[in-house]
Amino acid sequence: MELRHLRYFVALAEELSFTTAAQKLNISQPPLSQQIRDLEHELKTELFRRSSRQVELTAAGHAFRRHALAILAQTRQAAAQVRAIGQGRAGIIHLATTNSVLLSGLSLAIAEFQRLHPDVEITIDEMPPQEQVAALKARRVDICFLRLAPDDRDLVVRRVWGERVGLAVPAGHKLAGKKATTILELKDEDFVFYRLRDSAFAAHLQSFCAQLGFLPKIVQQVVESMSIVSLVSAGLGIGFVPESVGRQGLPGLRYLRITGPCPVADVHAVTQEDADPIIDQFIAFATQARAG
Amino acid sequence: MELRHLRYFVALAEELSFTTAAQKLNISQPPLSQQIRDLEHELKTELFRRSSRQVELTAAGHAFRRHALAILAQTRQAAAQVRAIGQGRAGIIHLATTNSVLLSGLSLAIAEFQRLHPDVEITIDEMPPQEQVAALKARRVDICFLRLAPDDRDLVVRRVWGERVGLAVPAGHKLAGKKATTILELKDEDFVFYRLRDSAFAAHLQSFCAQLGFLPKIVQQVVESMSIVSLVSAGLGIGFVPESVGRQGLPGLRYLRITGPCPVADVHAVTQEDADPIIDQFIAFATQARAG
DNA sequence: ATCATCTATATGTATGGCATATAGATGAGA
DNA sequence: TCTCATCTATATGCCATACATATAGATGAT
Repeated sequence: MELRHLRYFVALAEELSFTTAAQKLNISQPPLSQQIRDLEHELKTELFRRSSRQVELTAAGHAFRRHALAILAQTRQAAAQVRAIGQGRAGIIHLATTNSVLLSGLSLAIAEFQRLHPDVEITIDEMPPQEQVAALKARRVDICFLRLAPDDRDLVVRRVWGERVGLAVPAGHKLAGKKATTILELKDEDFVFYRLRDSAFAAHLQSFCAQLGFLPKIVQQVVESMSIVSLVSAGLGIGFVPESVGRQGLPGLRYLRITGPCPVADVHAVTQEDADPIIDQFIAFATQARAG
Repeated sequence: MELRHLRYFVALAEELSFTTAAQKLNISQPPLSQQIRDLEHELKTELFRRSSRQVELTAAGHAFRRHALAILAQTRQAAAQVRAIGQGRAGIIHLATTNSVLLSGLSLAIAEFQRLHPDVEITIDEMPPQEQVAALKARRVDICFLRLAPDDRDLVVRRVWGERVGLAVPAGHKLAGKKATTILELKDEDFVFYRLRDSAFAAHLQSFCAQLGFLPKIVQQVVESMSIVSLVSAGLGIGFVPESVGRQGLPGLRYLRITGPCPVADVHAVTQEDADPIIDQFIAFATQARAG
């Protein structure tokens, strides 16, 4: 049995005439008779009572009609859904990211995307950058959003948006009154830092300072950006943070721009090479959403 | 798209290998690749990620797999149900009959048949014989069970079982003490009769008496057998009834067999010529159920 | 580096679905 | 009642396409 048989059967069941049903199907009448005969033969059951004057469904035909309609409807639905997924209009996105990237605009992009594409489900897993890459390679997630991208030939890295790095200082700090500062002014400060063991971004910040001639004095290492601002506001030291994080405005916290040489905190999307269309769709959207 | 594509797709989705899936499908590998390619082309969507080492489902593929399995399952189910209907193992029987035929064994046959064929639904419409035939011709019912069959070339009449006619008399009647009587002894009695206007059976009884040389004196005409026994037990007269009805044993009622010439009350099943298999199935069952 | 193994492509073949032509059946109308 | 119109079934030939065979290309294993 093939879907052709069902299509022909349904047409005939609607028209109750081989001639007109065949016309509707854009075939001639004999092959329609043939196919219906084959179908009945396979089912070992008459589906139509026919004379040269009248065609009508048997009881078995009535039952089969219901099934056939359901099957054809489901095939249409299946095709539509698959096409939607193929075009990135539907699907599931498992994304992994960090708190700080969410804060710096990803949350907004996700919300906007879901409003435009209600058939797309998005799950968010917050996890440290290294775990993100591991989860990506194990295909537990589809996209990572990272500050600094891993160097892996199997993965595709796309810069999604750029962001300046600024400085978080406690309210009582000597720099607290200023609007901006330079990196070199900070060479004797105590720093709350991203944990060097986990974070490529931390290493990036450190090496940036090193290129300018000093090694920041790190008094505390944490994982999350919010932990940095929390500790800074408590007075433990100062900290590099992405602009969007520093602007959050916790009580007891001041944010300073950095003038002159300044590390960047670009956000990158990382995916497998063979990502589904919906994934690329989302990345493209996130990129332009923040730009616009 | 054809069911072939779905079958091939499902096999490949299970095996995740073109080679082994093709073996399972009893085709060679190239046509499998071809058909999958065609399917993907029609859906405008990749369903599998493939290398020469690895085949895996895409997100769209996963979605399509669920649909494909459902569609194929429903196809099997549709075929099974239609075959069941075709073989008379399932379906709906709308039957029309009279109270007296139900009493004379049809109820038992129906109950037994439904126990053997739980997938068969049976509806019973009690109505006068003439209406039965009209309903049958209008296809509102599938079978009529009648005492005396209509003479209609378009209808199929089958004798289902035979039954003697006996005599119902009131308890106080002069015949009440006897076990049996002959027709000719009744020529001066008052009769409660089936309504001649409706009932071919009534006409049959009347003409039977006429052949023996008398016309029964009819004091009352009713439609239902139970009405006859009710009126007889009330003392209005005596009445011809099928044996199964007379044997019911109402208070104030006696049943007498008729010796010598005796009208018969055969029960016939009447159907359209093109009745569904389940109908013939049921008639055959009813015939032999009462015989055995 | 070679081989084994898997999928993709190329090409020929044959099954079967389709069209054309026609027979057979049946109801309508003269 | 006969003829005609109309519908389905059958017969026959053609062609599309699903399949097999052969082979190329790719990739991981030894």
